[in-house]
Amino acid sequence: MLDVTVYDIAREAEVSVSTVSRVLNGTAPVKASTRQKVLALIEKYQFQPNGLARSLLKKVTGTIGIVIPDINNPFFPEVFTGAENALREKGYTFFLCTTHGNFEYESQYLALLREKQVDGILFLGGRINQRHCPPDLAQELEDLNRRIPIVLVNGDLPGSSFHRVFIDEHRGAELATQHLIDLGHRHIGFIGGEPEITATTEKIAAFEQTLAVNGLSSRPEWMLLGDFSIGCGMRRMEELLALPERPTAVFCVNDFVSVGVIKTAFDHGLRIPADIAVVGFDDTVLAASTTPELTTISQRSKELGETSVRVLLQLIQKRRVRKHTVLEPVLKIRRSTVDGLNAAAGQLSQLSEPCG
Amino acid sequence: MLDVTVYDIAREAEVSVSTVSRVLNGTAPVKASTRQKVLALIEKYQFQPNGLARSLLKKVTGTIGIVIPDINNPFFPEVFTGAENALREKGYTFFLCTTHGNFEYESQYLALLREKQVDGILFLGGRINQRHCPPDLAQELEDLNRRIPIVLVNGDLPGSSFHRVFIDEHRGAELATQHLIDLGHRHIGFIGGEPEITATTEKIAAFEQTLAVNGLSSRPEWMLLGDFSIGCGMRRMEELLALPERPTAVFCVNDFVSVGVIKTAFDHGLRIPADIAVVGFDDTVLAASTTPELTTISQRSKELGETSVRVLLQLIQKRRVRKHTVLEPVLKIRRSTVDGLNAAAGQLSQLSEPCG
DNA sequence: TTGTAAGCGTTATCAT
DNA sequence: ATGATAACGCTTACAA
Repeated sequence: MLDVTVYDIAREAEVSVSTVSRVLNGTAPVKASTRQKVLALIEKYQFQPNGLARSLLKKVTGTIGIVIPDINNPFFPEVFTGAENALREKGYTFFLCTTHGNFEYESQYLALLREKQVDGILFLGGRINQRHCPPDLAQELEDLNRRIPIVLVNGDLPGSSFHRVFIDEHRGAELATQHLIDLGHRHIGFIGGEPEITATTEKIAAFEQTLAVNGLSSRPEWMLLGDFSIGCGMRRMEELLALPERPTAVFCVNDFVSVGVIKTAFDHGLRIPADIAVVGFDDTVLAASTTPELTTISQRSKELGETSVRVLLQLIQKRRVRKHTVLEPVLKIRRSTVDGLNAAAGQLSQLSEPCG
Repeated sequence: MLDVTVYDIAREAEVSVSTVSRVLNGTAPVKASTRQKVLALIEKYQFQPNGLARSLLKKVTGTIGIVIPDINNPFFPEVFTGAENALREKGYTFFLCTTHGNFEYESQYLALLREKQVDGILFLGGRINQRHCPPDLAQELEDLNRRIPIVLVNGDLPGSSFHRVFIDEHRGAELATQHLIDLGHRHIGFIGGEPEITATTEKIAAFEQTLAVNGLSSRPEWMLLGDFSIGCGMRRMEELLALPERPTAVFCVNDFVSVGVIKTAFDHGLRIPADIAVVGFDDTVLAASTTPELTTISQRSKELGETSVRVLLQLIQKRRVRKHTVLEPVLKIRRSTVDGLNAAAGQLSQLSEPCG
């Protein structure tokens, strides 16, 4: 009752297994009457062909691995959503592997994904955002890519030839910085981000370059790195506020850090943006949760996921795809930089849907 | 080079495939010299056994399906994290299926998970939170449970005998309500939640019961349902504030709704908690992101994930497990209900880790 | 239109 | 300690 196979169906229908297989896959004409007989039995036993056996034969599993560093950062679930939306109707299914940026976990999961014979892999974070990725880890991924199609999302590996899909982070940081400058700010700080991660260094480079283009420059004591957490934003903001001279605006490495910055500013009785303006990065749901809402750079996370998985699909089907796909970031202006902005006029349309 | 099998290894090592299998699995003694020879070839070709073939034979895939309604609600990633942490070292891998509460997607994914021969399924949201689940959908899950171990997380199906792991939501809502009453509130509203979802009705029942126990009662015009989004919180709060009489506190169905409520209160120049106190539910990262931080009920999401997956593992190993595992919710008091609370004294220890 | 048999890449059961 | 060989459950030539 529990483990029905094509043989069981075939026997009871008094046909051969090939016939059962044919009605299952519509791969060749079957007499209507026998088809009915088989179909009835499939229904009766709720028969479902074993995907392992099929995949073993066809060398295709309809399965994709997604490797991400942190599922608790809302950015990644959004990317996942985009990926899933793009491939849902094709019947693909996803192994979600979260690595916490731990290289060991990454390697472990990559091996597991290979063993499970995934058709392709989307790789985010971890070693591909490292300023100096250990050569053996880069090599590991290269080797794997010779067997399984891999798309690097928002990352890169030096001297490699992976297919990549990414947001132009440099441009994003430029947009953020220029926005603050356009608002009249001349003294701007930078908060958050691990110094060995390219997501940090890219932004800093663009930040300083944009300042320079506008005849301004950064101040070392206002460059307060750390990590990508709320707690980091809080702590660094405390430090910033303790300085004899303060900037009038800060650009944060991501939305999480921005939340911490806003929180601490509030605790010190500062008004945002009047006393200090704040810009974030990612445009996650957190940006819509703060008071005031956060001006930030959208990474178009869902589109990023969709696009990445489409590229991967092309690769799986051995079609030609361009190596690099770049998405343009978008500046989302909200009330953490522009006072008196009409809430309804903000880019919060997502929040304006009817609710039951 | 790309598709090496045990046969290839065996041939080149001049041994039989069984010997290769033996060194692979350590399932029987092998002469040291031949083991070395085989190992060298495995290394040389970076051979990795095909999991499909192995699973086909062993009838175990080391794979678990997790069905959730919405990965963009931080609660679910937290549950996922707990599940993954508990099973990572055992080499399990997870199919993440997000259904958007769409019953069709649910059925589709359930079929796929069966086809992929997952060892077990964690089911959250959707049909198991329905006040009136369509019988055929309940039946579908029951049927599947006869073939694959399933654990219902934070949900139930009437007249069924699934294994379940859940938070005592009734108790949670009671804690929240009593907290407000203890603070002196006598006029309390309820905001958010779809009326056909048990996550809503359970809370409302506990809310009204707790009011009654304290000699209070709810007011129909202050019971403003809807859905579980920020936008809903915003809109319902607008409506509430437009009433001639307002409550002094509101209990929201979840953190998302709370965020909207706080946002709108702020826009109306109200101070929280002085003018209106707010309590949420879930204790997601959003609760730590609002200003002021949100008093909320912790569902102990990570533990929930861990526990669920442990129960599932017992089921997979055909061990006896108690049918129901209940977790006690925890009230997290923050500044959206208690003014002047020292931030450092709050339950935000998670934010206080050093940051590089 | 249908059946037979080989093969997918393993592991397990026998022998030897 | 090692080797043949039969499964596992399916699809697909090739025959009939």
